[in-house]
Amino acid sequence: MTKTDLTAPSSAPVAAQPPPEDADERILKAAGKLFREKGFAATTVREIASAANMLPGSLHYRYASKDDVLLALMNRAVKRAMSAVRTAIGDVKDPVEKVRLALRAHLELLCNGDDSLYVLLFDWRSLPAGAREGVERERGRYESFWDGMLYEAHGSGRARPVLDIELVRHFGFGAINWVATWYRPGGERTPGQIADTFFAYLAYGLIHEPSRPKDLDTHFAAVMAASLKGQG
Amino acid sequence: MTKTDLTAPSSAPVAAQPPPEDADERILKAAGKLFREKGFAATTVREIASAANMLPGSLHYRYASKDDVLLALMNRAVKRAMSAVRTAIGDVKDPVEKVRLALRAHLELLCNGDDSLYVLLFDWRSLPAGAREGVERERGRYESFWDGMLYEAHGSGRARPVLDIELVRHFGFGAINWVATWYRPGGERTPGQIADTFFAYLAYGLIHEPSRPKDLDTHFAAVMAASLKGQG
DNA sequence: ATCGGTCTTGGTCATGCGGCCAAACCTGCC
DNA sequence: GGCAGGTTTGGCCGCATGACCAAGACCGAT
Repeated sequence: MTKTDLTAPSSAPVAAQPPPEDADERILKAAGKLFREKGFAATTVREIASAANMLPGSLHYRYASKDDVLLALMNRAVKRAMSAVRTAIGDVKDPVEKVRLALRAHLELLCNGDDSLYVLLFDWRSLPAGAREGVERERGRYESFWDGMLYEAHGSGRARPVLDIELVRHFGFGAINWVATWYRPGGERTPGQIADTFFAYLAYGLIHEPSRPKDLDTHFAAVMAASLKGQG
Repeated sequence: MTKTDLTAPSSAPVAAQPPPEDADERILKAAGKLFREKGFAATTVREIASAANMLPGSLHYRYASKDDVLLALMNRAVKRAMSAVRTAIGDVKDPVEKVRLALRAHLELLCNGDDSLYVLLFDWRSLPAGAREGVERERGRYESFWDGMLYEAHGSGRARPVLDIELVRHFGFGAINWVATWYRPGGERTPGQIADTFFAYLAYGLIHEPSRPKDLDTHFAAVMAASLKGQG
């Protein structure tokens, strides 16, 4: 497979003509794809190297261990997610609209972007215990960033008065992140459309207005009271 | 570790006094726990055997391969989920209430029950290609069962007229299943409370009534139209 | 008391893994 | 045009893995 590549650029003799710093990128991209498809533990260093078009030794030169590759990939995922969301909301002021745009950006990155975000979310267990703390901190910052947006939206007065922001974040993240388990590119819905639909579900609910209890604020307060501390 | 077990029952010489059919159960239980904690590929047959209090050879007697253990575990997960939900709804007639109870049952099994459901949901990639079809069929039946409940609830007239049932299921499953990634037993919310809160979010939405657009049915129809076929 | 079949034991085997390295290589700088 | 470093090469090593099995222990039936 490595030697029979007839589509290689003309008479390339042996090695080292692709751009130098691109090698790291190739490794992470290949690793992301493989980790996503088969999981971290089921992927071998040789496979990553081969997919990145290099020999195992070369990979070892950049990353001392397989764990290091995963670590770098996850850190990159947080960085990209954060920056994608920041870019998406731009200078929009409406705090509810910001949440919608952020949701779109997150889902689009997860579905169309590279695989690092998927690996961050779904291969969490593979991270060696020692490295977990660092990634956890970065991931925590991303989640706090979301909490900030949600607090803002909540503070705007347009959300229900009684809400548990952390639970809301978990709820939304779950719905959105789970898309990665069933979404297939080329389906009849784009990630942006899925995100908008989910946002509408989240914002307005699935029960038809005529069929709702009269005082939903009271209803929510009751449910939330049962949900906080104490088993009722 | 195997030989220094001083707490063994008195003078037990070598083998074979635990109940006979319990061995399978011990294997699946141990495997579920380990697969959940470390993932399928990162778990060794020896670890499973040791956790099930037997030697690797004994495990091999019951299951020809590690894949077989995973397969049995996953099939059991679908069976248990289906039966847990069926039991939970009992003979309740209200189709919306049925969904709430089903949600509770699913989440309680995922959080408090054995680990097989978690493995089914999160270690999907580890299933060998050959065995995938069978599990997929069973899992599909569970999902169809949910779709049936959702259709019923939708047909009752209490849900919004324009909804994509499959998308709704994905949405709810995502929110609920994701709980398994952050829930820790002994926290301040029980699975049942989380499920009820999530159901309230889902049913009634997070935006406060006074701040909603006037005609939400039209709003939803527009979002859904954009979400089905065509990129708009 | 003995027997037959079910189940467990404790170890072996080939395979493929992650980690590693010394030598060759290429490229830009003096 | 030669030199110094960063980079790649291709293969090696010790080890843990999944799969497997022959021998024996146990138990209920006779």
